[in-house]
Amino acid sequence: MTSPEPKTHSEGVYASLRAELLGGAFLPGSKLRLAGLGTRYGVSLSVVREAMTRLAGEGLVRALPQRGFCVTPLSIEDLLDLTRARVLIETAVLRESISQGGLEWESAVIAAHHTLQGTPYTTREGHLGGAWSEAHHAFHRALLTGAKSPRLESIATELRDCSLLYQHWSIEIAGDVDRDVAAEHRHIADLAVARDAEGAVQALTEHIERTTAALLAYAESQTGQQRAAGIPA
Amino acid sequence: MTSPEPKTHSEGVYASLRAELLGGAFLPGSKLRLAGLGTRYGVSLSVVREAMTRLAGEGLVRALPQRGFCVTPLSIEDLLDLTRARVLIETAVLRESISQGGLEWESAVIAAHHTLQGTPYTTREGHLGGAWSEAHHAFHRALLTGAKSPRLESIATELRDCSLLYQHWSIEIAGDVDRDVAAEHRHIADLAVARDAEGAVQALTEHIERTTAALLAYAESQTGQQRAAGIPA
DNA sequence: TAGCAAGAAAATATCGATTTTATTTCTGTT
DNA sequence: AACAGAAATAAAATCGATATTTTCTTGCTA
Repeated sequence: MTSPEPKTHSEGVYASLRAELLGGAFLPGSKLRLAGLGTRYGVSLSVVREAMTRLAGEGLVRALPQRGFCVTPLSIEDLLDLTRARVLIETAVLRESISQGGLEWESAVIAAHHTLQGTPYTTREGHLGGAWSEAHHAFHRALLTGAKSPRLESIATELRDCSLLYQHWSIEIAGDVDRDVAAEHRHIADLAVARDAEGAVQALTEHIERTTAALLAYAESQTGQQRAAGIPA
Repeated sequence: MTSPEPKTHSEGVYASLRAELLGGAFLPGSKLRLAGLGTRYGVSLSVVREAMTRLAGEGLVRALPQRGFCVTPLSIEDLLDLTRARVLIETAVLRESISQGGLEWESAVIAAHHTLQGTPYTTREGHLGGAWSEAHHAFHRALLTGAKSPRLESIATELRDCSLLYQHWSIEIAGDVDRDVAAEHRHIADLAVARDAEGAVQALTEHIERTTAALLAYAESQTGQQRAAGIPA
């Protein structure tokens, strides 16, 4: 369900690029050539440039003065910082949600969880399904809507999107297998709806940190084989 | 102390526009004409447009598809949300800072506070001094550096910058007078360095909320006279 | 062969102009 | 006089081209 027709060309290219980035279509750290993307989307450089500038503001790409743009490079240091920020902020907002969310919030959480539960985790090829990704995103977002704070929600969402850059490679590459992710989600949803703030926060924290741990384990095992595009030291 | 010479034209215009916005040079909600700014800075539209796009990402201006950009309009609703987000995040980061900051952090806080203390609050005309503004910013930033988290710091800073849009009008117009702001800062600094997390968080919370309260009181007194441009008369 | 320098090629940043969209002004009608 | 619609104006979005800067290539020197 994409927006019907983006008012402006720039908006469309921005949305497409964003989806590609979050879908892991580009290697982290790789250079994004404006001219190439321009012809690819059938638009002028200005349009691509504007989209890039927006993406840079969100931290999904990086602007290198006089040298264009590249996909935000991954690093263990940043992964740890990002995880820490996410845990701090998402748990704080979840607490707010649990204490201030009403019946509509409970319903939204249960609905989002049900949708997530019914969406296949991976496609037959073992790749991350786009539908699941969307449902996952919606579930985590629903958890935070009880706080009724647009600012906090969007900050949390932005951080989550950044970590999606990592998670994609984690799941595709590290094969983060021995986890029952569905159970984790159910646990979080149950505790949240039951208004068990401490329990829910604990569960969410573990949920977030588990993915980080899996990726770290993978990075550890790869020491020495790192390339510029990947998990550089 | 501005950066010597921005590599790119865009960077320079961005920085200038940003400073003007935070200095309250434009009325909130007012339209920003690209052509006008272009000739004003002696650059092409593309350059202004890129700067605007960046500022929109930070929330200082708003992009209206097919209608250009305007200074982010002020609203009581958003002020309350912003304040809430700031309190939640800044206090959480301050806690981290206090628990993890080392001696360098303590020193930085003390130094920043000393600088702030020695900088005049307002100019002779009663306007907010640019130097004080800078020192104030540096002080609050120093408080958070102990957490050693670039992401959290930049999120907190971004939120503070947004609220600067409000604070400017609060101080200039509402004449937020019967406060001993210097004492508030000293109190926060003392408690932070003394590692009294709860006390420091409490003091910081009151510090943030006091400005909001002053602006709200002003807005209240103006009920009925608000126009589309925002709170200011 | 390694290192460096000059030139060639490619890519970016910026510009000026065109196209498209929004806004205002002007008309004719009720 | 108030309103709806149409032309005129103004503004934004996009384009294609130019000027700079970076990057790559090549050839020379030690």
